[in-house]
Amino acid sequence: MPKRFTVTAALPYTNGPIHIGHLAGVYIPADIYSRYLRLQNKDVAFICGSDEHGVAIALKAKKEGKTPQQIIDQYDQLIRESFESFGIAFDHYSRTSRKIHHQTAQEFFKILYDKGVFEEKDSEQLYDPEAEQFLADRFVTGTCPICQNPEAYGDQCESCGSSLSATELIHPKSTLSGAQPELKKTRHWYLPLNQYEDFIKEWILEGHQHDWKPNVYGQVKSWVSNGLQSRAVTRDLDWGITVPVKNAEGKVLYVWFDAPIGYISSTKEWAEKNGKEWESYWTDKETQLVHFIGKDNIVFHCIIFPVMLKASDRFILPENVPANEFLNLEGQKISTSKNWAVWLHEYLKEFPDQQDVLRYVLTANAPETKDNDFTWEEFQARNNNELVAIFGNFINRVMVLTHKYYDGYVPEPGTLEQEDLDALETMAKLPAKIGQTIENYRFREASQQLMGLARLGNKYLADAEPWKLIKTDPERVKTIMHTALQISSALAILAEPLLPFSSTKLKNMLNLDSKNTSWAAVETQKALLEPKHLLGKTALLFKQIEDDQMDAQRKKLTAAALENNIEEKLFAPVKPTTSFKDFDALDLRVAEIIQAKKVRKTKKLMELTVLMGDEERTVVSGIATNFEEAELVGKKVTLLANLKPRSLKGIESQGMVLLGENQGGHLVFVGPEDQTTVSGTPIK
RNA sequence: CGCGAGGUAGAGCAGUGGUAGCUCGUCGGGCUCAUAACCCGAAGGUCGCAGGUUCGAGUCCUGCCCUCGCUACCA
Repeated sequence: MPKRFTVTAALPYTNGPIHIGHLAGVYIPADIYSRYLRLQNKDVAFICGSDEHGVAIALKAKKEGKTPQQIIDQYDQLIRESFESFGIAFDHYSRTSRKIHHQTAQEFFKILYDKGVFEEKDSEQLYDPEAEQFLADRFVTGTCPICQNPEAYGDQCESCGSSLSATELIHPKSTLSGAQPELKKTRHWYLPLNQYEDFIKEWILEGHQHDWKPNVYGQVKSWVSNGLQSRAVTRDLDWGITVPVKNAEGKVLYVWFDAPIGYISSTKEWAEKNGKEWESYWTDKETQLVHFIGKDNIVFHCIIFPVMLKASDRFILPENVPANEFLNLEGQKISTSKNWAVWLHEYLKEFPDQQDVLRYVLTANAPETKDNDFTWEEFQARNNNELVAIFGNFINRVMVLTHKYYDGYVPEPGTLEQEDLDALETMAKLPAKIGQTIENYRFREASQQLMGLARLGNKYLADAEPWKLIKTDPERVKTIMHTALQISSALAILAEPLLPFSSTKLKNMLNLDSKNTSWAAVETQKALLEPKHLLGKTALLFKQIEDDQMDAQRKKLTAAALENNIEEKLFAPVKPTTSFKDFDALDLRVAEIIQAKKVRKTKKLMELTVLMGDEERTVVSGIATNFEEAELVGKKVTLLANLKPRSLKGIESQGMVLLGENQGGHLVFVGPEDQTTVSGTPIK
């Protein structure tokens, strides 16, 4: 076992609140892991903080007419408070906007800079002459060169799905000022990942083939086999950490360069406050570093950050990066922008004192091996059928019986029979089993093992039937209740990492001596509760969740998403005046769809065969997410007939079907009102 | 033929060559200490599809299909 542990959880980005996806993917598993280690009396630093730089925050601030500082202050506070009341027990939660982080990140950059690690390269990038700044690809919109969508982004066209480069756009426009961007030379520092391919291969592909999760390992393998590229670690932006070298005015560290360093600066801050030495947590070989992240972060935590650490020649590398997959919500992807999410701060208000329910549901259904779905139906079922019916009910039975028979005092046991011994033995083996599971990052399984103990308790009571024996053999009942109380105590202790609030509640109910609450106590102590020990008052550990609560949640979800949709999109402004000649150049015709087939291996493309007069044409159109094959056949549509043919996915598209797009992103055909219009009819 | 992960009972998952398992749900029975909770039993799967290797395949190989990610918001 390593001497100490540095556990990090992905730094939340302060442009929105925390939702259940973040919790299930990162914060709950990280918290379980750290709590478990602390119960083992390990030296643990559980580190996190707000990630507050980057383009997205700058953009959001501009949109809302605020300063970036206002945005990050607002969300940092919200996130900080909701983590706190949800019981994510960070040892330290910092912010990347703090001085200590700016210093640490700059030092880090300097170390690599002085070692000559970086490549310096000039490149031409789009520049907004009005806003006087360089534009990230996302800040540029224009007409897609492939599908002619006038609102394609600089990095991707959402209409046809093609990935683009901002310089390819026709009529590019800066989203900051509306000005037409120009190309301008700029100099940046690049991290030459390609020089570290062998390092990554040896370290991960050979060294961690069996102990890292397949999804993480596979992802890394995929990146490496595609060949690693140099990556710019600086940006032209006015929001971030200034690049600490000469000739770098107006440049900041790329947010992905500075963010992981936030783990280090947060550790420093924590160490300073607690009179500790931070270095050992990041440089000592006997420290085990573990990063908890979501799958989108794999490349940064398995390749880029490790390369930075390695290049510094100073820091240790992560022992494991147990990244989770994604959680969906009621069958759809969680989306901040579409407001399709369960927000933590709202949950905490609407389900007061029920943090553990969400913790349990998100753990039991965690996306450990593949994407999973969160539904309110399951939330309710797991609460009512598992937490209430199995765990809570067992405790309640034991408490009620003990108070009834012995006025709340733990009875003196007689001779233990085989069934008692069996139950106690199973119980004593559980800490090691759960521990093993947690150490292997299998939190889902750990939650089931814990529930297994409560299940065992119920069965033990059902088999022993103390409520019957109390009339015939009261001495035997004492032994039974004593045993059941030991199981209850074990539950209180072992529940701590997974259900910390309930664990505390239960310990208080049992009046459990804090000296007896370590992980090891369950395996070694004969009696966690001694005879004549007085229990506290009985209270319900969990409560039933009713149907109407769930209905309300579901309604809220759809309502919020709908409202968001209406507010979100405004129609694009009218384009510049054109001439009749230009319009006349377009040959629009009525055409009839006679066949429709989804293009294989694409999301949006549909291969249409249309009839224009007696001419048959093939048209590839990005409408597959909106329409089924069957409903298209027989439809009369408007076809732009003289558009230059273009090959999409190997199919030549001979024209373009005209569609209107409404606010919700739904497509509607623009065709002749009279569906009997003869196909081939020209439109003027 | 871009790469990676996943596709096992109604739902969520385990199972890397030797008679298909766990939890929840469903159905039937029992019990009454307990938040109509608990306990027992049963039904329910041609392990995405098609081939192949093997005495034997969910498990190995080949091809294909579906979902998700790698690609905005985002874990």
